[in-house]
This record gives sequence, C-alpha cells and structure tokens, in this order.
Amino acid sequence: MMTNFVEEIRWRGLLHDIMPGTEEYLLKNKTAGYIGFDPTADSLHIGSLVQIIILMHFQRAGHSSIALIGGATGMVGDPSGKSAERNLLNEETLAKNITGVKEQLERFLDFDKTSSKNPAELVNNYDWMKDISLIDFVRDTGKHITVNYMMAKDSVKNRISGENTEGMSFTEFTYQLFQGYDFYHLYKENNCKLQMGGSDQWGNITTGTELIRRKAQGKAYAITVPLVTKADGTKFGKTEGGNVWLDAERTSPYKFYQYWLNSSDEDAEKYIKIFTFLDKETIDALIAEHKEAPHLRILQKKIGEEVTVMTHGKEAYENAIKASTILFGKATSDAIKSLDEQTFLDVFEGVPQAIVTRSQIENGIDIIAAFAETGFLKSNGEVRRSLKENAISVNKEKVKDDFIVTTKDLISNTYVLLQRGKKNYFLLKVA
RNA sequence: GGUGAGAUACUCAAGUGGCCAACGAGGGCAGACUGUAAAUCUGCUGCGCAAGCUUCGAAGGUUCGAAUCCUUCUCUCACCA
Repeated sequence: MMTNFVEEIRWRGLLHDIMPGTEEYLLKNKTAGYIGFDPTADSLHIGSLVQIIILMHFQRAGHSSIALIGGATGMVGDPSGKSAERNLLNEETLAKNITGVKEQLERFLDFDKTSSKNPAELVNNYDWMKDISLIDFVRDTGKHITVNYMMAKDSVKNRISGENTEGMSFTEFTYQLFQGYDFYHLYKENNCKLQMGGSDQWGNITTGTELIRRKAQGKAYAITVPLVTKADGTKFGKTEGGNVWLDAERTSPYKFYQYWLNSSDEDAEKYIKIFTFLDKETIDALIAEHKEAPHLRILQKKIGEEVTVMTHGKEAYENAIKASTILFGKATSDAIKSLDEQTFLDVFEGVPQAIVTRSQIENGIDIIAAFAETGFLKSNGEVRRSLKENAISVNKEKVKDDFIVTTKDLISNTYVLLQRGKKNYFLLKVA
C-alpha cells in the first residue's frame, strides 16, 4: 500500500520543486526513485542526511528507493553550485570513498531483500558507465540532447557568462549528460521513474527526464528538496571544527549530538520536521511545549536523540548524553572519575594533551607549572591571571593558586583534566 | 624608471625625544547573568610573583635618554611615465 509521499515531504518543508504530474503518478503507481551521492569524501556529512531521509520516506511510502553512488560521475565532477573548476579525484581515493559512503547508506536504508517487502537498492553508476565507449556515448546519448539545451542550464550559464571568467572545462560541461544517462539507465533497467536531489540538482535531473523523453519516449518525474539553512546565515552542517560527518571516526557521536542540541529555537522547529520521522501531531505538541519553556530545549534534545540514535545507535546516544551531562551539568570530580576510560576518551576526543611522567605527578605538580609548562596556557602570568579570575579548574573543580596536582587527581589512573573557563579543556596524561 | 606617502601589538588606529609596555576601537579570553544561546555588565589581553626584561618593518647611528631624530636596506600604497 502506498501513502502520499509528496504530501509527507511537503508538510515537513522538504519540497522545493516538483515536476507537474509527479504527485498524481506516485499515488497511482508503485515505482522506484533515486538520489545520487557523489563520493567526494569517504564519509557523508549531515548535509547528505536530508537526501537519505528523503529516500527513507520514499521507501516508507511503499515505493522502492535507489541510492546511486556516483563512481563514474564522481570522476567527472558536478559543476552545480560551484564557481570554479573542481579538482579531479584519483581512482584510489575514489574507491575508498565509495566503500565508505556505501557503508553509511546501509545504516539508514533497508537493502535486505529477504526481510523487506520493498528493499532499497544500491547501485554504482561506474558499473554501467565503464563499458560505454566514447563513440557509443556520443552517438547514442549525445545525439539526443542539443548543446543549446545544455547551455541553458544555470550550472553552465553561471560559469560561461557574466562576472565569472574562469570558464568551464568540457569535462564538467559533460557532467549533466552523465547524470542524465544514469536516470535513463535506471529508467530502463530498474523501472525508475523519479529522480530526487538537492535544489541545485534541478538542471541535471531535467536533463535526465529530457533524455528519457527523447530516447525512450518515456515520462519521468523530478522532485528537489530545499537546501537546509540556518537562521543566522551560517552554513548548515559546519562547525569551527569543520563538517559534521556521519562517520563516528570523523565526528564523534558526542559532537554529533551536540551539534543538534546547539540549534537555535527557530532552526529547531524546522529541523524536527526534516530530520525526524515523528508524525505531525507529535511534532506540533513538541513545538507547543517548547514554546512554553524554551529554556528546557525540548526540541533540540528530541532532534538530538532521534538523529543520533538513527545515525550512531542507542548506545552511542546514551553515552553522548552522559558525556554532555558531565561536561555541562554540575558534575563533580567524583562523577568524572566514575567514567570508564573509553567514555572519558570519547568525551575529550580531540582535546589537546601533554605527557607527564609518573614520578612528576607522584612528587606533585604545582598548579602554575601544570598549566604553563605543559603548553596549555602561554605563560605563568596567564595562569596567574586566570587563577585570579577564578577560571581554573582541575577535574571540573575550581582551584586556587596553592593547588598541587597529585596522584589523587588521576582519572582512570592516567589522566588529569585541566580546564580554563568553561570550554577550554586540556589533558595531562601520565606516561 | 620618476615623485610622494607609509610600515606601531591579533586587526584597525593614536602617539612625532623623557610622563610609553605604548590612547582608543574591534576582536579574543575569563567572570557574573543565562538555556551549553543571544544580549548586557565587569576584568584581562608582551614576559616576569617582583625588581626588572624584551617590543613599534630590518640593521646601524646621534643622545644621559628614541616608537619618535639621522643613514642604509626591505616591503606596501598613491600619482606620473
């Protein structure tokens, strides 16, 4: 049984553009739809999460979702939304990226043919592109699309006219034909009638529907989703530390959770619709509740929970909560010492460290030396100043200038947590 | 190639012989407040506990004393060609 996929993404604010007739067609026919993922890195980031979620909705609505990995198109480079020529990836990197992206998609989409009634499918366009010769491609595909048509696309226009004099290589110009061919291929082989993607993909997608119309006299559909934005105008999915990745190695579950938790109220109302699968009533209730008591940040916590559990699993989510409580709550040094070493390291992943010897700590390290000589703070004077400001903590407890760091302060018998202010952490590690 | 202007701390920018570790603004950091937010208020922002030490494009020089005057060099900008 199919549900109204278009209506579902519409109320969630996930519908940017839709080809006329798409909604009606999807209501009457079970079909397949696809979204392409370019393997530009060995992990996807939360920007791609939107596309993944669209595929999940599509699958839930009773259709078949196809995730396409751009093994071939990734070698060409999509000019959409780019003002300058892209660097090409070498094959080795590309292979590694494809593997990484594949693994991540599997966490979200059900590809299992035995358990699922309408399993999702994972395809790599390299599989069919690699065997097409240039002559075949030019004769069989290129013949159907005019250069005039291709030139009219924004992604091309922006690069060959106006202010931008950088120009565009033939390689990138060809990209839309590659993507169009993918759609044609899936249309023929997988009964795929719909391509979805970010709003910048509209041009590339319609090249595909055009190709299908001319080459196969068929009708195919297109839907694009809006770019996720932040109310303050900064880029979604970026922190000072860089992208927020879906890979736990690159962005720890703790940081991942924190990213959502730190959403502004305004963004949170949008995000809960986009990134969670909660139904409308639940979301409306949560929004109302949040407005009553904004300081409790009900929305942010819920989004954090849903998305973190979906991406990293329940256990990782609970650890993230525990870590957050310790870092930002009124944690005592006892609570910190109660952490097992792994959780402790996860929480303080990326925190700078310095090595001290066991004998040093057994003799006791003067608080000024502990902060200055380890390189945490720049000078003794800075430590003294911070002490005066009451900004120095050891294991989450404020200390005075006569404090001596000794073995009793060790966590897991190995670490001492130094802190200046609320957000600057530093670890002493006993070697 | 010619002429002129300039180079001061993270950034902008005062200072034109001693009162200059150098006004002010922004930024940054911290404290209070708060929702791990924003706004606001307060403090700090070369090293040193201090005496003091090292800083104003670089190197020399004048002077009791130089960011400030002189010489050379490097770089930047403007105008001319």
